[in-house]
Amino acid sequence: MSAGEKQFLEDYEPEDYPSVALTVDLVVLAVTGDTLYAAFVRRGGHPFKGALALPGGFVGPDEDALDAAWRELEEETGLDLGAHRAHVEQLATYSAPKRDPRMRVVSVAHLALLATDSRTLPELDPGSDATAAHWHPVHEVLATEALAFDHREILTAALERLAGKIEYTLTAAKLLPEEFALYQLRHVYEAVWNTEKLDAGNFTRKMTGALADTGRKTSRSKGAPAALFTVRSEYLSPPMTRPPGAADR
Amino acid sequence: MSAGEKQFLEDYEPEDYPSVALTVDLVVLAVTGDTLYAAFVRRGGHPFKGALALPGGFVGPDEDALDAAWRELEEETGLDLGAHRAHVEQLATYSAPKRDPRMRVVSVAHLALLATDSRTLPELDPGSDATAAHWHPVHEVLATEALAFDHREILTAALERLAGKIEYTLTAAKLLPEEFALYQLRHVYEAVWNTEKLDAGNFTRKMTGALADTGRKTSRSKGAPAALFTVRSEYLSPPMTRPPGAADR
DNA sequence: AGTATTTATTGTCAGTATGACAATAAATAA
DNA sequence: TTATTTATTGTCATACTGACAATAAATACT
Repeated sequence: MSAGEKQFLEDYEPEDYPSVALTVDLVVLAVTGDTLYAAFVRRGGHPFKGALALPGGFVGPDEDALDAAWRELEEETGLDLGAHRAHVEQLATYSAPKRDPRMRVVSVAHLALLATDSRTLPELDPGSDATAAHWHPVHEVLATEALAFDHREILTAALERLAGKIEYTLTAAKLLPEEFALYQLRHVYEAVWNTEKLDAGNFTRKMTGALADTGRKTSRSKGAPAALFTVRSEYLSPPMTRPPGAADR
Repeated sequence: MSAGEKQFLEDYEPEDYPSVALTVDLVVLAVTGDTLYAAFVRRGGHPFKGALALPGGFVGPDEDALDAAWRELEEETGLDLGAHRAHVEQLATYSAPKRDPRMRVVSVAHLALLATDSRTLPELDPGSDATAAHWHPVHEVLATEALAFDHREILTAALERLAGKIEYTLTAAKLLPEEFALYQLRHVYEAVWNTEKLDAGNFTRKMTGALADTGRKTSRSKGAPAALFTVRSEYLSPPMTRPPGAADR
């Protein structure tokens, strides 16, 4: 560090600039069958007492937003994110001055996708405090519930992002086990798009190019067995995703 | 407001939570001919003295990030953004704890597209202070210059976002006048993608569906005159964009 | 056991989009 | 007048799409 640079740092007065509290909000999604669920917290205190809210929390002094999102995800869900494969990405930042009536809070919203066997939802930490998160069907919540703060806006933005992204990437596979059958992947699409049944034949044709057949088969209760596939690595949307632990500390 | 809610607000202690300074950084783009330019500020002080940096500034207490981005764009460029059509959208938020060595600064990066006649760049405010912004060819800068802070990361993210977005929207038209010829639009694509000449015939065929022929023609110095088109409103990427002034105050 | 049922996968086919390239048309420059 | 530049339209083989039928492989029911 040069002398001039050192001088500069000493002259710098952080108090001169407006400061805000920085938080992360999480849209945590998982699929069972063909319904899409999100994790919500029922607010116990004001403001928006009794309303559903997205889980979230403050960003620590030595974290960036993505680290904080991973940490909050672990805390709120009580999951071992090494075992439960997860995908976390930044969505957008919400900074309206009055979005939280108590103080200036800027929130970096994140999208988190949890892998399931498509039959049971990941268990959310039961031993947590009153602000424990619970699964709710997303499209039902959007149709019936009032959400706290600007969380409806965040949630719809998250759904649009995901709906768009699965059109040109295999991000949908992040909601399934490592190996999965085509009908499972198809159900994920139907869940996210909240749509009618997609044509199974055409779906198969379009997907198989990006998938690798493992040779193994599923045995469903009825019908022919389905082949188990894996996503060919070159088709996973971001070539590399930062692992949960790896911070910059 | 209920009694309980009022009690809560009084008990709330903003000082209990870590606070950060919030800024916006702008990737301001414009096209002439078939080269893409961005506005940069040459840093006069430490850190990163002498390096190119993106224009930006602090978010005021009564602004959200998008308002601040519009304001900074007006200040740094000295442009009347009513006349010069402009498009501003949020890109992503950069929050690494040490991204600014002086203090904790979290920056919401924005992408700004300025309309040109595709021959001359918008003039950047000459009567401004030492931190006046200047146009530099983007791909050249990326190949040769070192950028301050994490601004290289921001810039490449901005370019990727734009390159992807013009594949499925007519956002490229935001870099051109209200009425434009197909060769102008084609040059914008070539500039953004930094690529060889695109086939004019195929380009015409693909675009005309989303464009409206005004009936008027351009007169270039050589060659046949080109028809002037307008973007059909239903194809402009976001159905509504927030106008510069409209804040929530 | 044998038949119906469910489901995965492959096949068919018409409509449409794509990229490469040629042909035509309309202007200016020499 | 002719050459040149550029916009636009045409051609064509290939590929993808969506709708729908046909086949194959398993289980459920009687």
